[in-house]
Amino acid sequence: MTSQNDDIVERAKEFFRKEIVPSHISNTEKLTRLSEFKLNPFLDKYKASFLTGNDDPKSIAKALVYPRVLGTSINTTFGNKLQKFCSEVLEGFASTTSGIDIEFIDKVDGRRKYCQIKAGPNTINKDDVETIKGHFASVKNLARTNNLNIGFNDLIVGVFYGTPEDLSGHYKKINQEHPVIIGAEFWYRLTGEKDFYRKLTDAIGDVASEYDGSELIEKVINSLAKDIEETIELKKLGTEKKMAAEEKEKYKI
DNA sequence: GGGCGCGAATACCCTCGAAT
DNA sequence: ATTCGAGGGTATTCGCGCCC
Repeated sequence: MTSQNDDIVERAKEFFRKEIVPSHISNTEKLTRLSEFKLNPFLDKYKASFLTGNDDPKSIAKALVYPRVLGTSINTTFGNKLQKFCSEVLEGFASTTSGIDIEFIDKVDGRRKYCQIKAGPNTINKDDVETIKGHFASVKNLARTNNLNIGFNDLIVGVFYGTPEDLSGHYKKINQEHPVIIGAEFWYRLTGEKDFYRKLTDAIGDVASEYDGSELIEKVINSLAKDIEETIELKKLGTEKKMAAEEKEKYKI
């Protein structure tokens, strides 16, 4: 059992290297053109100036790239990959039921759990509550059709990190009908090992030191800055010239 | 038919101001 | 002081038109 859990830790590290980091890198590499961003002309220069003290193209580029690369991009990727993580690293627990990410035998109460996975305690909004409940509802219907006995307490939401106190109100809403199991407790029920959560987060923390993206980010920012500069130039030209120039741009790439 | 490009749809994630 | 919902943003998948 324990060796099986150690195996999970190893495969989690491998998963991080092979899945998460490459996605993150390729999503970062894409950011060399202004067209990759949704701009807010009210704020773009302000952000640049707030960050560096000036609003030159490179500052604007930094103000666009940093929050994307270190915020939304990696967070979304991590969340998306959780699904795959569940079927590859938590091999043997993958669910075939639509809307359910994993199935597992709860090591605490011994019952089979049908579980939707979320990354953290703040990752859903009001609309998501309905979506999640909807998924559970269809599972229940399907179960009835197939004469399976699934109780509300066996349809759960598993949250990878955080503590019960951290859970947002939206999760608490779900918790009124379906258990929301979070962090250490979740991993304990999944693996039967009290300390598994810490072991896993430590392990991933170790992997982190293998990566240094500073060069890549610098490169991306420089080419984005160039694109911003060209865009500013184009703006100065008349509309007709601009159109012609843009046409030319297409082929330059 | 098979591969490519692209937009729509879907699923994810997070923070902040308003309401209480 | 806390709770709650709206707002804001990204990644991946899928289907469709198009070209080879």
